Amino acid sequence: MSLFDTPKSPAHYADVILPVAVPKLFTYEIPPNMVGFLSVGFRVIVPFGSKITTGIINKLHQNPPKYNTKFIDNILDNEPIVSPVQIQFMRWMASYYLCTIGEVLKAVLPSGMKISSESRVQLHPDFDLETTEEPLNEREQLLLAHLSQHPHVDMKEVPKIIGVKQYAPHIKSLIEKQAIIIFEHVKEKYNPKKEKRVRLKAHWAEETALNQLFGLLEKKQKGLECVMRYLQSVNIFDHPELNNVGLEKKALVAQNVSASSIKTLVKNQIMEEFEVQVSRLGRDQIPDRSTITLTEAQEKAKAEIIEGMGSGKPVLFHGITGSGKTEIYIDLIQQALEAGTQVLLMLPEIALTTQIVDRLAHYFGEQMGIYHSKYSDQERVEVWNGVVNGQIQFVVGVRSSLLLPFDNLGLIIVDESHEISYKQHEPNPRYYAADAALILAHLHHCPIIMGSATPSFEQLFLAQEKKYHLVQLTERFGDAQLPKMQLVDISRERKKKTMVGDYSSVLINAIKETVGKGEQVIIFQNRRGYAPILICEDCGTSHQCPNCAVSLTLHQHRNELICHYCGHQDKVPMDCFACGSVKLSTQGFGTQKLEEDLQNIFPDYSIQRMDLDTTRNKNSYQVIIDDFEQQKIDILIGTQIVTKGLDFGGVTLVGVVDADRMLRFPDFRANERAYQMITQVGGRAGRRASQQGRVIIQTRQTDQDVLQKVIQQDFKGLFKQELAERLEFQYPPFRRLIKITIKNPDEQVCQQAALYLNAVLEEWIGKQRVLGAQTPYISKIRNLFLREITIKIEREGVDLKRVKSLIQQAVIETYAQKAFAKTHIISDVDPY
DNA sequence: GTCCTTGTTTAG
DNA sequence: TAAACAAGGACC
Repeated sequence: MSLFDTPKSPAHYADVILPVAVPKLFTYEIPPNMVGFLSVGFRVIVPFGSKITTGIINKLHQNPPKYNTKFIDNILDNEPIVSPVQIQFMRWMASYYLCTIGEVLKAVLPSGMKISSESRVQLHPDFDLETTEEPLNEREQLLLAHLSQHPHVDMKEVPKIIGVKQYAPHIKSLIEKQAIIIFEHVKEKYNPKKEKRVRLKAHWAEETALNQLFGLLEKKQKGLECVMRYLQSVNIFDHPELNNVGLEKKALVAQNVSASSIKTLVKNQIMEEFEVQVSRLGRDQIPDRSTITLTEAQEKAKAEIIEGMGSGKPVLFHGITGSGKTEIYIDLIQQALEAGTQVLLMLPEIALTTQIVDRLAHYFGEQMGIYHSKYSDQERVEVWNGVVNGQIQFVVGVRSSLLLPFDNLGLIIVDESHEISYKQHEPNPRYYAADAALILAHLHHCPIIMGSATPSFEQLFLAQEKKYHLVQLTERFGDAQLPKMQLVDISRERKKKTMVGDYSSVLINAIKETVGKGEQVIIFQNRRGYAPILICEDCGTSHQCPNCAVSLTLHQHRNELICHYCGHQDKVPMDCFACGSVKLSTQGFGTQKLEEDLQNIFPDYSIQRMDLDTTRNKNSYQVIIDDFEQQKIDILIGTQIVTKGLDFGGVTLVGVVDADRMLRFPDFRANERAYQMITQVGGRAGRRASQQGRVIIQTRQTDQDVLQKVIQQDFKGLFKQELAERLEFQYPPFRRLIKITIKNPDEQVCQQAALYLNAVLEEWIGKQRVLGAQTPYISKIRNLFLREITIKIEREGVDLKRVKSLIQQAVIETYAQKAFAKTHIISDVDPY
């Protein structure tokens, strides 16, 4: 070895990211047998406190830290499962959204990949309850008695067994008496799915041997039958190699072959059983890519998008409802895949229906992975692994799909990019996936397309500022026209007494007409349940949630009052709890009441409701969609869930029952939201060429400015006007917002903590940027009182990182006050 | 965040 | 006197 040839000594220490809310990394020593094998992105098991957890290697080095290190326990994979860019991305997310990288990792890893341990207790092998001379108290005896019946118990069960919460002293005492021992039980979470298959033993699997076999089985009817059935499915005469693949045991059993006859053949060495690992993602259809043809307008939009992608700027693709954005996406995705790069297509939660997924699967087959909240954890792990090993090149997914281990993205598409479901509200990291996707694209040096029929005003502003490359597609697919929108004055109808329940005569007549023609109707009301308030007519008391500062919503068919914030349920009372009066009446209305009323008006029509309550389990959503698609349902009543991306040819009428409610919402984005919602749900009407759709919007204020602009489809006008207001009141896009929420079970303490933090913030980052200690619209949730501080930061000329770090320090400063130590303080960057 | 230790209050 | 409650730190 020459002097210049400094040997690169393999690292002996590793900085590990652990999925905990601690703002630092943890250094572990690498045991000699693992030295040289690890690299950044590997998943390892490490001891942490008294437990073990899963971590990701962030860095390898040679610097022994000041403290004593523990050793890495185990390496979980043969290759890194987190990509280097992904770690960069996680770091960005932690710093931008004011949380720890550990919290980001928690969100990143599907829980099936986070192996951890739980403590368990078992009897000490040398301990004998009968002969022990140790004095034992009652609690200790209880636990030992239990343990003599069970080999071990979870530490979590101990309090229940001995009847006190403070179990620690007893455990400690029992350990000292050498009566029990504690061990860590590792929970393996991911189990590959196995399939039982059968095949012929190798030496039988060719023609002459088989003929011999038939002879042998001549008198064994069952066995012969079984082999024949097998050969019917597996043609080994023409393709001998097929015997290796064998046949699913279930398939054979399904053909009236009994499990016992298979067993006999196995015993006699004629057949054999074996197991293979199979994918849970199972879609084995062969992709068919021959059928997309773009219209002229679509081709033009596509060309402009490609031009925009080349400019290095994000592309904002504004394509009106029904313009066929998906076809263009498919085309672009195909190109990126052919170039050998990965592609991510993000969709909001509720748009990820099989309608769109099936269509995509049709084009992309097995190289496509789906990442969705209704997917089980096991399935998520398989998608993750698919991305790591390259089987999955294209992911369609919700918000969290941008946390998958991509290392070579060539295109990101965020569809319906205005959607607020891209924002994670709880827990940390409280990220906005549409924005975060921009950073991800930047890190991968890849183009990104933000698609929407109703872009957010922030996005439009950025396009106007030339920060985005704007592409517009203003023509509906085929000859379909945009629906005709119409306002109906319900105060006038109320005066004239032509309302039926909450429906105007105009809407009722339109429904009758539409269904009469065999066409379909969607009714939109953005509130579920029956009625939001149950009120006493005599004393005016309404039924409030005991844990939250909200009225309980009446759910009629379950005969319950439910809190939509904490889930609290009460039986519907017969009389007022305050004055005893039996005159209780409802105020306001939700989807349930609308459904009931409409069914009374039209007893012969088939009416279905679609909201959170009717779509809770995995398939119910799909069942409703299918029924509606097949026109088994005339009228679909729903919340937000019906506004997104559904494509039904038969719908020609959409009714918005209460437009005013959307505009009353206490949020600076209320107008924008109302516009988006009405346009989106309206966009469900008339998507086929034959018939122009119709949208009826019920309101008390027909001259209301936003509604006027909505029916005139004057997006630009609304945008301009709204922008002026945002500028005046210092809201996005002119300012960045950070919302800080203070929570405490004691209202006084909460208020004081908020005032304290507010004062610190005012001093540190400037009074004019801090809008302090307000009581939010809903002032208590789950027995925690709430206060909010809003911080407004200029877009330009401010060191954002510095401001954020000051905010973090101010929070720490507040925690340091003894009185506020138990207060929760949550920072939400770019709140929605 | 969670675990665990230590100190203090509370109930019987 | 045991148990519940509260507070503080470390976690590598």
